[in-house]
Amino acid sequence: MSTADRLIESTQDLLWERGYVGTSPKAIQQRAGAGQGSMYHHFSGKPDLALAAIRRTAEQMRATAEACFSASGTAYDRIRAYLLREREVLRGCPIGRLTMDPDIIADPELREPVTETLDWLRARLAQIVAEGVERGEFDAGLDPERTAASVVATIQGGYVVARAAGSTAPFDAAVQGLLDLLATRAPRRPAP
Amino acid sequence: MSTADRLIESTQDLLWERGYVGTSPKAIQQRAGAGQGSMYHHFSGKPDLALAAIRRTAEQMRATAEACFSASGTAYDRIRAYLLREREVLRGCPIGRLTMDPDIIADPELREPVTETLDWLRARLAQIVAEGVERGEFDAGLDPERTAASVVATIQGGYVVARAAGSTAPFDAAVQGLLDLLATRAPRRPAP
DNA sequence: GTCTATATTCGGATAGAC
DNA sequence: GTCTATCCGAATATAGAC
Repeated sequence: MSTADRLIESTQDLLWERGYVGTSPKAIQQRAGAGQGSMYHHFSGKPDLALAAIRRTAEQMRATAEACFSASGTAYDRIRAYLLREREVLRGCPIGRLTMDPDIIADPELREPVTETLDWLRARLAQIVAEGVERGEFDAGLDPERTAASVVATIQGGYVVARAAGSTAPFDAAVQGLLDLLATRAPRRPAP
Repeated sequence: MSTADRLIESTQDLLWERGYVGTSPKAIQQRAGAGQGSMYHHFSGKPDLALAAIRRTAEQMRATAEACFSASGTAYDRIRAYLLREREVLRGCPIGRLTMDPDIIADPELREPVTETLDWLRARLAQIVAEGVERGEFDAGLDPERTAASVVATIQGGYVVARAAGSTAPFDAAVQGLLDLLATRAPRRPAP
């Protein structure tokens, strides 16, 4: 792997763990096994490197989610698969956490991939719910946009309560609570 | 207001806005209109002051929530009131955001009020759901713990998606989505 | 109780040699 | 491309005068 790649990967890790404000160029260099000069040769500075790292993380997150969304099964099944997919719950969401970083939110360029990713996620879920309603897999009364927003919020908030508790239990409970509620709105489809 | 109080209040604001890592003693002093010596006279350092601030914020948050919980109405009504209560959505949750602060999570003393507050919130909501089920205000099948976890996660995650979007809309949608789902499980109670 | 001076380390970067 | 030297201001305090 190239030095630039190692720098980006180290930055991804540190942003996930400590956020933007809590991540120093020196820490990045040490984790990547690269010197100062090397870092400033490949990137113009901390914001530039952070941007590359955030973009890469966003891309990976979309790919992981899309794998669940495009699987086979009913709308409910696919949403369920997404909610229950394996996660490193106690590390939190590498994109969602950036939302609490004032320097990220204040900088339009750094913020853009964060906004973009969570917007995409909601829209994609809304699309799946809408499909489900159309096919009779969900009750007609279920609002796609609202439901999608609830799914994303449950995940993001699940990370928060899990980290507060120091345990994945509250995350799992929140997800199960939502699935219980959603299941009620997913009638067994009558055989054709 | 005393100097110590102004220092605590300034710290509350800054922790909310910038987190622990992003908040410097100097910034606190300036906002409070106090000098270095003054701050170090009243508090042993940044962690000590932060602890006082976090405890105060936690106390205020519990009081605000309890006002909704102890109001009159059915269990659904009270949960609804809590979900819809006025919030400064784009500022996020002053307690929940600390969850992403590595230095807070790593320090048991600083972390304790955060854990405590969110644990209390979930337990209190579970109690309300359980009451509702008992009184027939909610379906018998509704799991109190899971449902409570979903409510807290929806709020916490709602803040995340709202900050990402730069708009309160996703927060409101997530809350409405959850309320839609919950309403289905709250049958109109037959007149006695 | 509050102020000013001083100290140490870190954050974030530039310059120039190799 | 990578390394070392150097720079300047901020972060987080301590010491001692008033």
